[in-house]
Amino acid sequence: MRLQQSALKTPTRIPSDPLQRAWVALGRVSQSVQCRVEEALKHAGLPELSWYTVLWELERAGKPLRPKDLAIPLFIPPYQLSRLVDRMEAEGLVKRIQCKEDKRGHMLAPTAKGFTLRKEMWAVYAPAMEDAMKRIDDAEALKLAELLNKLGGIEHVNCGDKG
Amino acid sequence: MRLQQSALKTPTRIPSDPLQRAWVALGRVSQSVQCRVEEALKHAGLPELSWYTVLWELERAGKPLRPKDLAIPLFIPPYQLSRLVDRMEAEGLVKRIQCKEDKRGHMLAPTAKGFTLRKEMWAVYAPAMEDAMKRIDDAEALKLAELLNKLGGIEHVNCGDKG
DNA sequence: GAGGTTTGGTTGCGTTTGCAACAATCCGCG
DNA sequence: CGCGGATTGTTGCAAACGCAACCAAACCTC
Repeated sequence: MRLQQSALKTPTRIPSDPLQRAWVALGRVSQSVQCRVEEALKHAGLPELSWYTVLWELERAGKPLRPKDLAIPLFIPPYQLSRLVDRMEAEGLVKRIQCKEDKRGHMLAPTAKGFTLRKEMWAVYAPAMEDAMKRIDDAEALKLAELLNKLGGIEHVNCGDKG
Repeated sequence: MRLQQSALKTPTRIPSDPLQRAWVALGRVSQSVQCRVEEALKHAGLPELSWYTVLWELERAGKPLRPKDLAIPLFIPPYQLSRLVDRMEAEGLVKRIQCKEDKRGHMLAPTAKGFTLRKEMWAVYAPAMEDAMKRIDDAEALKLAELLNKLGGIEHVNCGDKG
C-alpha cells in the first residue's frame, strides 16, 4: 500500500512564497521607515516616538487616562509604560494624579510643557513621516493601510494635529 | 500685494490622511505580527529571530561572510552585530575565522550546531509566520509585498527552507 | 467581614542596547 | 617608503529592556 504523500512530507508547514515575501517586506520596510523618522527626531534633539505617542494619546483622549488604558493601545507591557512615565514625569511632561475611585492606580495627564513638546515633535514628525512615505501615493497608501489592517485586525487611529 | 497662501500657511507639512493611516497601520501591525512570532519562538525555548536571521544569511550565502556584509542586509548597526556574534559564538553557533586578505576583520561561518539550530527554529518559525499572517490570502500577500517594497525600495529575499 | 483571588502598577536584577571613543588595518598619494 | 585619512570591528559606560517577584487595593464568595 502506498503511503499518502500529504501525510509524509509535511514535517513543517511552510508559508507560501507570497506570504513569505509579505512577511519579509513587512519587517524590513517598517523598520527602515520607522528608523528614518526616529532619526529625524533625534537629529532635532527631540525625544523618541514613544514619548510622542504617550502625549498624543493623552491629548487625544481629552481627559486623564489610567496607565492600563494607555498600555493596551500603545501595545507595550505595563512595566515598560511605568518606566516611560517615570522618565517623562521627571522631565515634567506628564503628571500622575491620585485616583479617587481606585486607590491602587492613578491618572496620567500631560502638563503644559508636555503639550508644547508634543507640538514641537509633530513639527518634525509630520514632515519626516511624509518624507519616509513619499514613494507611494495616496491611493496606494489607502490600499496598503487596508491590507495591513486586514492582516492585523486593527482599527484606524491617526497620529497628530489636523489629521 | 497679496501674500501667497502657500508661503503663509505651511508651518508644518501634514501627511495626508491615507499616508497617516498607512503609517500607523504599518507600525502597529508589524509590531503585532512580529511579536506573535517571537513569542512562539520563546515559548518553544528557542532564541530570538535575529539569531535565526544571522544563521540563515550565512547558510544562504553558502560561504563565510564578513560582518559588514551581514550588518547591511540585516539592517543593524555594526556594534550590535558584533555583540550578537559574541553571544552566538559563546553558544557555539557560529565561529569567527581569521581572514587572510584583511587582517582587521574576519569571516563568520555557522557551525554544525548552528545549522541544526536554524532548522529547529524554522520548524517553529514557519508555522508561526503562517499563523500570524493567515488573515490575508496569497493574492493579498503579494499585493501587500508589492506595496511595501515600493514604499521601502527593497528587493525580495525569502527566509527559510524550500522557499 | 475574613480569606482567597484578581487586577493595577512598580521594582530589583541581569541582559541588551546605543553612543561615542578606540584600536587596528588598509588605502592613496606625494 | 611614510604619512593622513578611511574602513572594519570592538568596547566602556550609561540608559533602557524583560522577567519575575512584589505590594496594595479591589473584588468575590461564603
